[in-house]
Amino acid sequence: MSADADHKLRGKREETKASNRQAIIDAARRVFAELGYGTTTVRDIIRETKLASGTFYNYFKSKEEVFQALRDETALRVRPRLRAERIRARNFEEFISGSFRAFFDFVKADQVTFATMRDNQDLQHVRIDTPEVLAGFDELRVDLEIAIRNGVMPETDPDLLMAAMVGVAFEVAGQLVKREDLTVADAAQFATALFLGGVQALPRRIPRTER
Amino acid sequence: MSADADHKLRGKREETKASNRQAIIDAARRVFAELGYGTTTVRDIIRETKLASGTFYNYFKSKEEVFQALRDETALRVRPRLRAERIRARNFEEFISGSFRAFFDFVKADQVTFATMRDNQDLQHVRIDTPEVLAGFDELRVDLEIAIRNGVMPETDPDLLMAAMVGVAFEVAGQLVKREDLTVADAAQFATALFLGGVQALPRRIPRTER
DNA sequence: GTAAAAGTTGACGCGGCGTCATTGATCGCT
DNA sequence: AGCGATCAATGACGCCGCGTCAACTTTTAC
Repeated sequence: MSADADHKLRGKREETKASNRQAIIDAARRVFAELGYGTTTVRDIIRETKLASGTFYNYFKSKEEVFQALRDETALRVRPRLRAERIRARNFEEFISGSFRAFFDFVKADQVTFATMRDNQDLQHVRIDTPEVLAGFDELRVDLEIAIRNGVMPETDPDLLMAAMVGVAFEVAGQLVKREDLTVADAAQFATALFLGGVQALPRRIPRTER
Repeated sequence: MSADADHKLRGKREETKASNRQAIIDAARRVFAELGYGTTTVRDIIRETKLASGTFYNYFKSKEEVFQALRDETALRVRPRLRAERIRARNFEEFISGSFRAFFDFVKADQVTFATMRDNQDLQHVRIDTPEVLAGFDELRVDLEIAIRNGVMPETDPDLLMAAMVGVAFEVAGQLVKREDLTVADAAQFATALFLGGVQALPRRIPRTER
């Protein structure tokens, strides 16, 4: 079985290390969802595992760090989808609509996590910049730069474009979670129309339209 | 003098209550800036005032609550400017450009506060929804609804419009703080062009243009 | 098989938290 | 002005979570 394979390949040490780490992360996800981030203590998390309190600190410095790990995990799940969507795109419209669509799909599916985090008033964090999240932003920026270089969009500051797209994506996603009557399709359509129209209106040095 | 007037009007009790509250908030602002939000303790804050530790809890339940108060204070400073800008606007373009411009001006001026908050890695919060901030969003939504009713912008979901505008505003503001080479004017111009162009592209039931 | 290396364990000391009985100040009334 | 009543300020105290570390267990390397 796979566990044996792992055992052979990595040795018992590394194997239990990985599984302990994952156990802590999983416990943290459950406990955060139940107690809320603010009220949760490191002890609450470790109590949900078979490990001792001291062991926690072999893996994470603090509960903040587990939280980061949780988010990095999430980011790592979304990023490939977004990249795939953007690579598949055959024109700029598909690039934009595909991105929004994929992101909103993900948020809607992960709504539970998203919502339990949002619900807690005590907690302070909405959209922190963990390394993985930042890397995701960076990917987007690079892809936008490529699009600009290919002339499919006006030659504008890619950082600003990225920022704007991220801002719209996150805020509209917030609405998606909050409101009952808003579908993923509607949200994606709105964001796409807004952004596409906006980009067209930006001053473009190379006034060339594709399609 | 004004203190005497206050005294006469409100009585000594209420007066010292107000001044104590303010003293705590001011101390908190300084201490957060110096130590960072995460590391700061309630004791650190109260130590910077002439008050005793117990007194803190007569005014705030926790350090989170002081932080909220700080942000509410900030929101209360920005909101009037934004409203004024929007009311003065004689057409939709002015509505949008005035809003972005005023907001970015403010952020740039308050950059120090903004930056010290951002710098702290331990801290978890960027853009929390305190009551005052939410009220500000609400004001924007209402103004957008009015604009729609007046036919100066397409009949679209005002919540989504608000969300998009807020998203762009905050993210671009982030760039403004981060980057040296980006001026308020440039940022405002970018955001305005993008948003205006985007709005034009949205499906409009009443296809009527002003100006 | 054995010794070294790596990892786990939970008891412990430290420090911040929030409370509360006490003290001091202000207010309302005569 | 004087006097009780009301209300806020004070800081010592008990509690609890944090992070550490010496003792112990398991894995690895030879």
